[in-house]
Amino acid sequence: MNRQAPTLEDVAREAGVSRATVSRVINGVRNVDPSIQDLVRRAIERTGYTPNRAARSLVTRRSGTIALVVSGAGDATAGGASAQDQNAFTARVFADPFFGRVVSGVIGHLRPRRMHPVLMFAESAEARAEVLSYLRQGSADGALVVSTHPEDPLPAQLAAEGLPAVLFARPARPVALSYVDLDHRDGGRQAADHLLARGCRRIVTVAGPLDVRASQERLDGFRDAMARQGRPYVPIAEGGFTLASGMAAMAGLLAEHPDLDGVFAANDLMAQGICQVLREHGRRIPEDVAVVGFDDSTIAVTCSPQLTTVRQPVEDMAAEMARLLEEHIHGKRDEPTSVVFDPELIVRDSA
Amino acid sequence: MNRQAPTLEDVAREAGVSRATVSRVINGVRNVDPSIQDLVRRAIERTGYTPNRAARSLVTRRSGTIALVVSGAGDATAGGASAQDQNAFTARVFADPFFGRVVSGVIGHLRPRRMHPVLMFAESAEARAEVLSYLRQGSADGALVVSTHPEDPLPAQLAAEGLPAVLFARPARPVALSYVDLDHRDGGRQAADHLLARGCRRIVTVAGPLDVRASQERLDGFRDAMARQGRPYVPIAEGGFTLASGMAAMAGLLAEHPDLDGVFAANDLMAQGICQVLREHGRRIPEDVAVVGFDDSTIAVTCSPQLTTVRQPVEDMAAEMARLLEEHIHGKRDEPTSVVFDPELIVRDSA
DNA sequence: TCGGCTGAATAGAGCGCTCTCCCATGATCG
DNA sequence: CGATCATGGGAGAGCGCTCTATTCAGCCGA
Repeated sequence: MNRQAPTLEDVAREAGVSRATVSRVINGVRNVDPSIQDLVRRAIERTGYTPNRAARSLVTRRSGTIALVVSGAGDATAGGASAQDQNAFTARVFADPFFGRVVSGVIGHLRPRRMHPVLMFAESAEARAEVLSYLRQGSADGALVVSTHPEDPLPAQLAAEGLPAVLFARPARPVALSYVDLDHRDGGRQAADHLLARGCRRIVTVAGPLDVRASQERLDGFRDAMARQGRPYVPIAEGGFTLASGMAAMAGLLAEHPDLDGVFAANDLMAQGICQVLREHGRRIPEDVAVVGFDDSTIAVTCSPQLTTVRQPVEDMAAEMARLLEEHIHGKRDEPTSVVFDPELIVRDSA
Repeated sequence: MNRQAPTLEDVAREAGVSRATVSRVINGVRNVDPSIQDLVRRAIERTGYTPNRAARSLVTRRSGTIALVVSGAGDATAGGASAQDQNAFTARVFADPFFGRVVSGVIGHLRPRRMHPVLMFAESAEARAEVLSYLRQGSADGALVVSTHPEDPLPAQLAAEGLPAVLFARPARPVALSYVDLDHRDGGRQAADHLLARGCRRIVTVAGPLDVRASQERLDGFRDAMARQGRPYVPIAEGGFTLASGMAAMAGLLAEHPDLDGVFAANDLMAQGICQVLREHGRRIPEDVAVVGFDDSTIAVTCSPQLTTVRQPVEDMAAEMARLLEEHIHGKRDEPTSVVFDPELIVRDSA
């Protein structure tokens, strides 16, 4: 921006009308004579005018920006997060295709509205304070929060300050914020039913971190369904939703139960690791061992064999988050609400 | 924000000083009597004041936001990008750990400066126009651009409008913008030297898309080094930087050259695919075949065996981009410049 | 013919900040 | 001891926009 950018005033002068009229044409409010509209539009064209967002925000009290926050539970300790902590956190977040799908869904909803997401990582107390301050300043109109830890204090802080926010997944302890979620129990059930229907008899499961509610519910749903079909006991290993943890868990299960013929993994990333370990041990998939994943992330199809998995419609869920947030921001919705999506079993090659 | 947020005026009244003085304390400009500083700070505390970003931007002409743009070459055709296109593009971007590292490096630099990145995908002409308009509006002070395609018109458009921007990697055709890059040729050279020093004699390479300059240069450097050591001919297969393309390329090479004993892959993702294929064909790594990757992304260590790879210091490069952009924005630097980083061979288990 | 009405355009008051002047005070020095 | 000067604080003019209140035509009916 070398030369001064043209302002409303400039356009008004060029068109021979008042500032207010130009503003009305731009925002399409009230009646403006069509011939004058044309005049104004041509003047805008000629001057190359673009409205100044800051000036507009100042009066409308709306920024057209929302914060997309990935938060952890991070140190209450002072001293600030090191760059390494931040790098590690970021790497972990991006390692799972899940986050990319969230971004995609959010952008899909925001884009037609010409809104944009600001990416924020809130892995430390300091970073969390920055998120809060950012919203208070009015730099963003609200927050979409993906918590990676049940003890994450951010949701409660947002609620306490009355800042518009929507969560991905029901928080561990009740908070007066809207959220979208998945019926994880039903997903677990579907996985169990599929493995049993396939004829698997010695089924094991690699669960997610059990302090994460979603993991626990996937497991509960899975076990309930198994029990209902007369299989009260299922060997279980706890993983950390990472590839490496999936491999380790599988190696352990395989050592104790060499005759297993079916595995339910709490996410696709672990399922991928599981497949690798199984193959290293000479098991064919799905002939010797059937594997069902969870998420239907991109790796489900890039993985070999392609994963049979319980689909979590993350993009749709993320878009719904954005939609709810918009309602809260515009005051169309006061009370927190929740939207729960249904999982769907996608049958491919691994089971 | 139920109740009206307190303004500078409120704080000033509370502290019994003028608005200007409060502003001075907050921004730390000029000398303010320490006792008055204290007075003001306490008043800020009491009122819970947070400066309004829009109002500040309006006068400083700075938003404290920068656009982090991932752009493609996308359709010049009208009709708008479909949600599916956007989803696919986003998925592709997130599939490679590379992008996460860029984000991490950028945030690492911005965070201490209390600046924040707005994530934008510019995969279509329409989306590109939105990026331009966003910058013109002053919603962001500048752009960090990661182009995924040599024909991407965005850099030239940014340069033409005089909008501050810094690119990741030298653009295919000259553009008056600063960029950071890697000495890809030297990276290729290091890979060749390492494989030869290991004693490999039948070496092949899986290159990246050859219309991408970085791929071409990695390949050139690799071939030059091989030639210099008396090996003018190296079988080559072209991949697309994806896991699947790496697997396909390797399968092809293996069919034609079953006795190969060394592979240089143009990135780690393909190297991972290559390792999978090699193992499926009963080759031990590194005993039978040595594999060298490129990037040193997170998969280099999560992969099994851990990858020997040419490290590209993406986080540092991204931070440098942010630094350069800052200089351009603050007018500390007028002429475009370039910063080229040196790759480094990281020896692990695969070669 | 004229008051009352309606629809279209304008005037101008802010939104909450920053920053340039300007002034008061007290220290400094010839 | 009065002129000079640094020092710290205040007044107030905008930044570019939106939006309310207002004016001004033009038209209708009585």
